[in-house]
Amino acid sequence: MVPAKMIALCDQRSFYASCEAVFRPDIRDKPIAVLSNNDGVVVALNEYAKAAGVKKFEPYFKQRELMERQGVQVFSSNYELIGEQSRRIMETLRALAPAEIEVYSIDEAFIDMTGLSSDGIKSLSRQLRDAVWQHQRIPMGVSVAPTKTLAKLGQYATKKIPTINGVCVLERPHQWQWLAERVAVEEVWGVGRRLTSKLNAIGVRSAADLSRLSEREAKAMQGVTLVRTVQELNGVGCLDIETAPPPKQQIICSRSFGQKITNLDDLKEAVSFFSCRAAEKLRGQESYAYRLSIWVQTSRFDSEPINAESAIEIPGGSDDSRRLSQVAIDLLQGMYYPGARYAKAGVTLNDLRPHLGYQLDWLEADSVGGGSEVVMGVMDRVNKRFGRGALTLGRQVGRHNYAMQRALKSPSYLTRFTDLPLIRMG
DNA sequence: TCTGGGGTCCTAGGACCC
DNA sequence: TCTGGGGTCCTAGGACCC
Repeated sequence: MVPAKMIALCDQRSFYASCEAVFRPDIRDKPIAVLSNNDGVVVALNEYAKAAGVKKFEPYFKQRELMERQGVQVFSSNYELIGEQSRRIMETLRALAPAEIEVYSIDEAFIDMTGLSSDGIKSLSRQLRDAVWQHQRIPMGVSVAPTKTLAKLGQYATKKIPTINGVCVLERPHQWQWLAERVAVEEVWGVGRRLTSKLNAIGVRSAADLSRLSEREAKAMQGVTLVRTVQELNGVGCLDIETAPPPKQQIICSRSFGQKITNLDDLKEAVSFFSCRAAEKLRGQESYAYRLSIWVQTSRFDSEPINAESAIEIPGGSDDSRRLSQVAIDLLQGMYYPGARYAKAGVTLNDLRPHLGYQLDWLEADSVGGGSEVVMGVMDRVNKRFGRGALTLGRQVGRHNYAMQRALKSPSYLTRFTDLPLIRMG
């Protein structure tokens, strides 16, 4: 008997690294590592690179020598490439899925398989895996279980047990319990480093141990989130498929700079860019922000790091890039220390309220309205059609000293005519 | 003069994810 | 030269008020 609910998780293997191998068949059997923004830390590794001893989330400069010695192929983050690969993979999944899918992250999607027979689930899972390989040449694991957390657990099996060929279906309690006994608690979705050490201290070492934790203990240790995790490990669903993700309660845009910034103009340019990106996301979910905060910081490894933050109300709310950018720049004026070497800045939008049912503030002439919707609508459409950044505020035109370093970026094979891969015949 | 419970709002920091 | 990601949510605890 198949459980009442069955949720599939499709997870692209070593996604960033796999993407780099698609157009480079010559490196498919070599170690590959992909770096974060500004080539700061390693964020993705294929199996060969893991075997060579490269560590995820460790700084690149500390591992560079090891990587060179081991012949690791290193790449900067290529968002143009992986973003397009991701979009195409999700299209492939959508075409085969029985219902609308939940795109959970750039390389993961949940698919509701409720109602299918046991054989139906298995054959669809294999079909999804094969289609993504055939269309996009990205290896993918598919795990299916009654809850999202168990589906996540199933991914562990698709990675570690070669004989199941990347497909794991957990239908019965004894199946997920067998797996849970063999998976360390830190592998469980929602259990991070801090929680792991707390759990280990009371003798909880495996996912199965965690599933036996009482509600009271779970609540005391990590609040409602851990209670949910424990229930989900026992096959009781607490997290539904979200085909239309709920609007965000907070929107952040921040970046580390490609080089240290020491003058106010460059900082303004960066902060203006961050506010506009945040405003774009805000319009994407059809909300207004009633509060904006910005922060600027020097390197946290400095002997006396600076970390300044400041927030302000937006009377009447706004989703207008021009207004939010101006507010952010005004805030920045009072926070800037001449002589500091700024390494990073960010903008956060808070107190977000949906367009529908908002309270119009008739005392605030420049809040919502006044042609703002029209201008922002044009801006968004132009940028959608011609690419992000095609139409920006004058404020953002400058030296771009904050732009990130991507010294080892591969070509944008899928999104630029000049970068199309060439195949030489004969 | 000092003490108390209980509610709301806000924020900094913790913790997690990819 | 000198390097160190980005984004979201939750909650404990403080401030304030009745």
